[in-house]
Amino acid sequence: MGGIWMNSKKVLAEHIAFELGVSSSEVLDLIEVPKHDNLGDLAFPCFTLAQKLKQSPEEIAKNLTEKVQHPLFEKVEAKGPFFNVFLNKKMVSQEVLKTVLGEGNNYGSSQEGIGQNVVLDFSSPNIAKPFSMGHLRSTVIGQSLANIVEKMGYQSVKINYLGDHGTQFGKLIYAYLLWGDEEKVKANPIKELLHLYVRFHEEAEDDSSLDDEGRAWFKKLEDGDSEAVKLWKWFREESLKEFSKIYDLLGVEFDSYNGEAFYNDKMTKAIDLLKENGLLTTSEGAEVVDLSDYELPPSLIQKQDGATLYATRDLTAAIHRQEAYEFDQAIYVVGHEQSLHFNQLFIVLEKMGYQWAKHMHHVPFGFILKNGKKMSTRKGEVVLLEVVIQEAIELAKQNIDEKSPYLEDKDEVAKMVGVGAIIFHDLKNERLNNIEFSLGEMLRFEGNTGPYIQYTYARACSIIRKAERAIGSNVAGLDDPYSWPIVKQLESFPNVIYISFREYEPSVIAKYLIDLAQSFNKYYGQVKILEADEMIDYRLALVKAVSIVIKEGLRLLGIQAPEKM
RNA sequence: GUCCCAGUAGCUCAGCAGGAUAGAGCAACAGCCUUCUAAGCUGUGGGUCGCAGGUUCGAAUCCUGCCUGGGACGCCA
Repeated sequence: MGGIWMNSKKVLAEHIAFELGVSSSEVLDLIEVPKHDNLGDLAFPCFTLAQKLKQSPEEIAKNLTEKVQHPLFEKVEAKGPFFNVFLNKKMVSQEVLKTVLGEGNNYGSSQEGIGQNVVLDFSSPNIAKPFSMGHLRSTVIGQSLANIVEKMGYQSVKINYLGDHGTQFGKLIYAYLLWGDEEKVKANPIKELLHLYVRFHEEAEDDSSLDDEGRAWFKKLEDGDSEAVKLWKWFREESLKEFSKIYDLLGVEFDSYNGEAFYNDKMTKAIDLLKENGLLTTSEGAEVVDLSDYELPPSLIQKQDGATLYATRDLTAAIHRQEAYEFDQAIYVVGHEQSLHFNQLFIVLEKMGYQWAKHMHHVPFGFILKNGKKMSTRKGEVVLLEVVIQEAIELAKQNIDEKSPYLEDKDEVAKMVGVGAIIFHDLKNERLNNIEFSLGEMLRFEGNTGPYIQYTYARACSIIRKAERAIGSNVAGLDDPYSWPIVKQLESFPNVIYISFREYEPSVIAKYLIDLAQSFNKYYGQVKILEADEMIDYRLALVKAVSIVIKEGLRLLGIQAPEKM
């Protein structure tokens, strides 16, 4: 990672090191960014070297101000024990703006992952159930991580590991046979199937024979009973149709829809491998992999009755994916309640001798709560995502009608803004935080929201349109106090992307965009950008650079940026 | 009982491989649209950073204990 900033840091470190007679790498590690803008751009705290040099930190800082000089440094000053440096705004901003405008959309891209594959397992809704808010989280986080990973040069493989297998399908099939109506299901598949599912659980509370029948139908399904399979296929197909509506709205596409059922006939191979490695032991009638040497509970592979479990399935899937994609990294975007499961899974794979298991990561996220508690599908306490999205789009439309009645493509823009609000709301906070479900919060368009960022972008685009001149051919530096924070933020974009990649944390980018938009809106409010003076080209270069970075940042989050709104 | 995660402004959250005056947004109040999109900007009020110890020149940030909330802990996924 180069850039003028790093360069300035190095120059500063070398100067300080020379004056103090210590190594420059030692100094470089200590240089930091001051907490407040009025304290400068780079700071060197003198505490640590005080003992070594037998001088007080204050003295060291003061001495440095007399000695350190360089064209890159506009001003240096001692503030107590800190040696603070103000960078040459013109030089730095010119360099940064040239870089951003020169690289365009590629600004912040990296070659780090070139030639390597990353498999991302995300979204993974359950067939015949509504697309829940929890699945929304997995979907938008996964999609964003895929974008980020690609920005880092990797090839992404997006897998939707559909929940299309399990006892619940036996129950659902039986419920359908008892009370189902083909026409109703065709007209409104998810809603109707959920209705059957909820009814089944209600009635099963009084009549336990229903559970037995459900299990029996699941067994039939596994054994390939034609009626069971036919119904299962139908449910799956109708569900996928419904899901694809949501994926279209969110702009998400997958490379594979291989769900749990896909691995049904592949599990014996995995079990045989476990046996060959001598990893399976019998415990209370079940086959398990003992993990006590890792201080973890055993991983259950086969039930007493010989049936397989999700660990078996995930194991099989991991091996299959490694064979199919030869991934260099695998990411599972799954709720944090499954942390133990993934810990176990990765360790079992390692015990099987797979070195690649070290490059598998569970990326957990918090719940979406209702009244402080997890929402339950069984009780029918679901908020339908599609309804929420439609509502957001509708609200965006109202805003447009009110604020820009002459806008072309109103519906298209309303969609971008409504969907943007929903996605941004989900991505702006740390993944692991639980979120209390609040429609009001999701539909907010002011303050720290997606539409606020989009609005900032639209403002920038509007200025660029009105300028009616080529931008980028004439770029010198800016040195006013309002553009400076923007320049510094633009400079940090590549590093922000890198951190979000390292932490698998899209919120890092979301927060960055809020900060950038805030600085830009302050600038916009204070500086007349289109004033026809000798600096206009430089200001326009700044506006253009901001628009490039906001658009690209939003793209990494999976959000579109309208040029007018 | 064991393990994991969280506790910062009235609310939602930043800040946490230690650093200088703990920051945004929402809500409240007061301003700013004959000039680049007011989905914006400016200002005011609002804090024992869960509690108690410890490490350090320095702790919201690291360590220990406790309290509170959430989650996981073998035949669900």
